[in-house]
Parts: sequence; structure tokens; C-alpha cells
Amino acid sequence: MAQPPDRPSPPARPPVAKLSDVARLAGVSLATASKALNGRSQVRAETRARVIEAAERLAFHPNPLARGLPAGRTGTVGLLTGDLEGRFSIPILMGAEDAFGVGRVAVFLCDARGDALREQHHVQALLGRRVDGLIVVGSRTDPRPSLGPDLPVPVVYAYAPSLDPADLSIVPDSVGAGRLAVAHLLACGRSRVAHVSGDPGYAAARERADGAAAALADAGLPPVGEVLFGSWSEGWGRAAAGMLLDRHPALDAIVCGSDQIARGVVETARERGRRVPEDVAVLGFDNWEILTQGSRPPLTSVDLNLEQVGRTAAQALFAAIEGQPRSGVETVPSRLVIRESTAPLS
Amino acid sequence: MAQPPDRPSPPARPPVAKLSDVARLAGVSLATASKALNGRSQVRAETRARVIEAAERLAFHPNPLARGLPAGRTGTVGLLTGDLEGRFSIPILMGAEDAFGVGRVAVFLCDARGDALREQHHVQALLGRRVDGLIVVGSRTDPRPSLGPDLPVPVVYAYAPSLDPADLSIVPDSVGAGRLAVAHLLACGRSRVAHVSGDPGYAAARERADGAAAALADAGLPPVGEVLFGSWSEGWGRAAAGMLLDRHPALDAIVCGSDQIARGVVETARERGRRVPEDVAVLGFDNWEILTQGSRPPLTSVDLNLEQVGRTAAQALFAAIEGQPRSGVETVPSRLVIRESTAPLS
DNA sequence: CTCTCTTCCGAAAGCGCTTTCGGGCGCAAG
DNA sequence: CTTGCGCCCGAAAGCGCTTTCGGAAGAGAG
Repeated sequence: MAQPPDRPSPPARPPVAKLSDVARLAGVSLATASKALNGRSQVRAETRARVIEAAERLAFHPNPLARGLPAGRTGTVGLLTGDLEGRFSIPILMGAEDAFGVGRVAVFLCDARGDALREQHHVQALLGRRVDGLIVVGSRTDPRPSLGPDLPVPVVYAYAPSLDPADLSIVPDSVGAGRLAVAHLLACGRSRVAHVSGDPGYAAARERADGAAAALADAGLPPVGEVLFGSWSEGWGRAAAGMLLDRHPALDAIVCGSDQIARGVVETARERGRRVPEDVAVLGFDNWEILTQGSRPPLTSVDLNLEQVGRTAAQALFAAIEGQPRSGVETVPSRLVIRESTAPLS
Repeated sequence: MAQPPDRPSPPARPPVAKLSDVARLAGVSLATASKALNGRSQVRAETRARVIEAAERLAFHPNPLARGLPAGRTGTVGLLTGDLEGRFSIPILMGAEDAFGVGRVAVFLCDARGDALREQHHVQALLGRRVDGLIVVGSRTDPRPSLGPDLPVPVVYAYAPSLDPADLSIVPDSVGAGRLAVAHLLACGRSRVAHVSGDPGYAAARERADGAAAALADAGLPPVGEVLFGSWSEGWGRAAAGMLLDRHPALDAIVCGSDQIARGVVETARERGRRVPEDVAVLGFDNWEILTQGSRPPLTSVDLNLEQVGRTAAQALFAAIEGQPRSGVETVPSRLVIRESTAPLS
């Protein structure tokens, strides 16, 4: 539709082997060649071997377009992200690549940039390209509107769950991540644990806080003050740390809602003469290397296992394409990466 | 080839309109419908209108697979990246998306993870999918081996240039970026400018340093000490800043090879009682928001215009596909983003 | 030796679309 | 009223592959 009326023909390129070449070389018909290469059970082993050898000699690669035509399949999936920076999309993409297996399927990556209209447009473009399925990645863990139940292909939501429980969503376990953080601090012998988090409008902030609170409660320990919600920035981490250290000088650990916040907290603690981790243990979430490594000391952080989220989403999508759809919200556990900002009380 | 022997058929899905439906509804033949929709000049305007209306009523989207079969075109391009974190790929991807125009072409994204073997594999997979062209994105600006001259489709290298001058490469102007940085500091009235950079194994480090040195020389100013090469880390920035302030207490500006280094430098300067920017102006490269914003004060940084690199690469690829290939290395100018870590001497 | 089954292979029919090519029609010129 | 010429349109031939279906060849039973 969008082709120029009379475009010049592309420059001459070396021709590629096609199935008919393979068949001729192997001395069989097209049909037999196709069956042999696709592992259909109607060819003698010896014939199959001959065909395969011919294919290899010609460096034959089947044209997936032509292959998909009769089957209605294309061997491609669409990855629709709303995440500008690729902070979450990239690990998920890599996980998906792993799960599908290199070369088996190809991934179309589209960035909707958080714009619903653009998203709709991309969905149409992807469907037009006859993708076999769609993975939708959000930029935050808050539930998002479903693309709708009547798409012609299966959809899996990753990171941000769909509001529609009939859809399948794969998300990190934020509550569990919060529990994990506190459990580690308790294991380090800390007992006076405060919590500085980010924007309370984010489900991730609230759920991590819930998990942390629950773990403290399980241990019979009171939290140190309320959870301080603010923004996902170092500046907020610095400010909040100042307040905390003034009000609760006896605290011995601070859970931070993100690595950014943790950096600010660590910095302020050090400037106030508190040693990290000896006096105060600090940890963050996300395990964003650029932040955790640059910090003094390097930050312990809860890794949300985004690659695993991607891998699971890809596997689920694959299953759905094969006719085994699931639905509901499935969570992927988090993982603690211990660095120097936490350590046992000596 | 890699299909399971006898897979189950996918679940029933709503059928989509095909060209024959449109033709029937419009009361014309397939051929006419096709020509009408593709703007061929062999249909009466009135007939064309009728066909288009029928297509819209049926929400007809041509099947790009079938469309590409005769033409040998697929309307897809491959984006092959070696950049784990997507630090450079994502902006380039977005630029490419912009340049192609949403929906006109789709982008296959593959991550080779810096592995030549995996790269080769992905190239094969992409060629197998009959992409119309390839954009290869490197993870650093050092020249990289060419994919070879005899690929069946045009290739454009972005960020990392190809070693083969017959290829087309679109890269940021590292030398110009270095000049830009120093020019800004000079405009701020600084005259004793030191330079802390990253790993000297990186062309980006050397070229930025060259540009900076050239700009100083143009102004008739001597550099303050040698360029301190090290690594791309905050820790190195802190260490280097300590050395610099000891040896050259009179310096009034420090150019840093990256935002990470700049953060370390700023931190150490502040701890040593030097005010930034009043006593010492500091700037970095890359304009990585997460780093520039969290710093105290926020960092001035040279933005390499990666989106523009991507857009240019995409346009060049498009031209090559249309039969207008270019070759050689083309640079994209950088852009200064001024924040609080630099300011005129009062 | 004939008949029935298997096993293996090939002819042919699509999949949805584009494009070539030839023919019908209407018009102006002869 | 005939030619000739253009303008539109449709029939049909692919593009490269998969799949159905029927037939040929060989094996075993009667």
C-alpha cells in the first residue's frame, strides 16, 4: 500500500538455492524433498539422507515467507514495549531470544513510547505482518489495559500485567522481593530496619514495601518509622536518609525502593559519619550495575530476574501458539545479589 | 526445518479479509483490486475509489508475506546489535523506527552479545527471513570487521564503523565531541583544563581526547597535565580527580571521558572542598540521564545524538535498498547539554 | 501365481498476492 | 461506416513452499 508507484528494481544479487534445486540435485521430487527436510514420516531414511546432504551442499535455507504461506504461520513474534530506555525490555528480549532458540523465531521489536495510540498502530502493523504471537512489555509493574480478547493471535503480558484476568501475565514477584530484602537484613543480624521507597503511585513501590513489612512482622520486629515514599531519585534518597538518621539514630538497616534511592541513602549516611555496612546496612532493588558498582561501597541489590520473566513469557507464548493457552498472573521469584553494602553485624 | 513432526493445529481464530474478498465486494477482478490498492496507473479513478472503499469496509490488510513473494521484498530490516545493555542500540532503534515511518517496515532485533559466532548465526537467520537490509550496531566506536561484501542485501554499520571502506558506516563525531566540550569550557572563561578519560583501548577515549587537545591548541592554551586514561568507572574518576587536584591545584575545569567518570570526579572534588562549578567546572560525555541527574550538581554532558545516528543509518539503508548505495564513514555531530556542573566564571 | 497391504514417492492443488499480456470497448480520424 | 488507437480491465501465470491423494513397487499370504 505504501509502495512508490514504480520503484527501480534492486541491484542484482547472487541467487539463493531454492527447494527445487535441492530436489533436482538429490534426484527426487519437490514433495519428497520437502517432506525429507521437515522430518515427515513418509520418506525412506536413505532418501532423506540424500536430500539433506544436497541441501547442505547448496547451503539451502527455506524461505520462511513461502513456508508460512500454506501454514498460516510466520515464525515471528512481536515484542511491543512501552519502555523508552529499554531498561526492562532488553533483558526480557534476551530472555525471549533464549527461550525461542536462536533462529527458530525472529522477534519484531516495537516501541510504543507509552502512547496508547502508537501502541494500537504497532499492533496493527504487527498483525499485518502476521506475527504468530505478541509479547507486551510495560514500563512499570502496574496493571495495564488489555489489548482485548479478540486478537487473532495469542498475547502474553510481561512485567506489567493485563487488567483482564483472562489474559496471561508474567510479572516479577514484588512482594517476595520485599520479603527477600528484609530476610537478608535479618540474617545479617539487623533488627531496626527502616524503608525508603519511591513514588507511591507505583505498584512496585507499594508491593515491595508490603513484602518488607510482612517479613518484619513475621520476625516479630516493629518497623522503624513509616515507609518513606517519595520519588525514584538519588536526591530523594539523600533527603530521606537525612530525615531517618535524625529521627531514628539507632537504626541499623535501610531498605531502599530502588538502587537509585539506595545510592543517595548510602551517600548521605557516609557524609553523616555512619559507616556502611558496619553501622547501617543498605540495599536496593533492580540490580542496575551502573548504579550498584559505582556506589561506595557497592550496593547489595534484589535482582528481579527480568531475563527469567522474558524467558517464561516466551515459553508461555509458544505454548499458546501451539494451542495450550494459560491465563492469570504468574510471578517469577527474585534473587538477591550481595555486595558490600550489607554484611553481618560483627 | 526445526518444526516438530506433527504439531497440533492452532486454535480457531477469526478469519481475516483477503484480497479476493475485496475484489468480490467491489465487483472487480483480483488483478484490478491489486492494481487499485497499489496505485498502479491502470485503473479508472472511479474504480479505484470503489476498491479502496471496499478494502476499508473489510478492514483489509494485505498479507506482507504473500505480497513479498513475487517481489522478493519483505518490508523488513534486521537490526543486529552487539550491545548487551541496549545503551546504544535502543536510541538507534528508535531513530530507525522514526526514519522508516511507523508501519512501513518492521525491524527484527537480534542481540549477538558481542559473540562473532552468534552474530554469524543471526545474520543467517535474518537473511533466511529475507530481510531487505541490515543495520549493524556495535557496542563501542572502534572499527569492526565487515560482514563481507557479498551479502545478498545492503548493510549499514552504525556507531561502530566497518573496517572495510567500501561499506557505509554512520558514527558519532568523537573528535568533534571533544572539541565541543573544550569549546564550552573556554566559553565559560576556563583556561586551565585537565582531562580524565576511560580505557585508552577505546577509540572513543582517544578521539575525544584528540578533539579536546585540538580545541585547546587552537585557543593557544596548554593542557593541564597529560590526559589521564583509566577505565570507564566512577572509581577511576574519583582516583584520577584526587591525583589531579594534588598535582595541579590551580586547574579550573576537568573534561571527563564519560558521565560515569565525571560523577566520580565531581564527588571527589566536592569532598576536597572544591566547589563545582564555581571553582572547577566538570563535564562528561554520553548524556546518560540516570547519571547526569543524580549527580550533585547535575552534570553538563556531550550528547552523541545516537537517535540521529540511527535515523541517518536507516535512511541510508533505505536508499541502498532502493538502489542508491553509499560508502565510507559518515559522522553525526554531537550536541552539548548544559546543566549545573559547568558555569561561567563569575 | 494372484491378491491384498505397506511403504515410499510424485503430481498437483493450493496459500495470497503481483504482474504480464491480451482483449473489449469507446472514441476520433479517415 | 470502417480503421486505428488508448484506456481499462480480467485471465492466467507465477513466487517458493507444504500437503493431500493416488499410484507404483515390493512383501507377504493364500
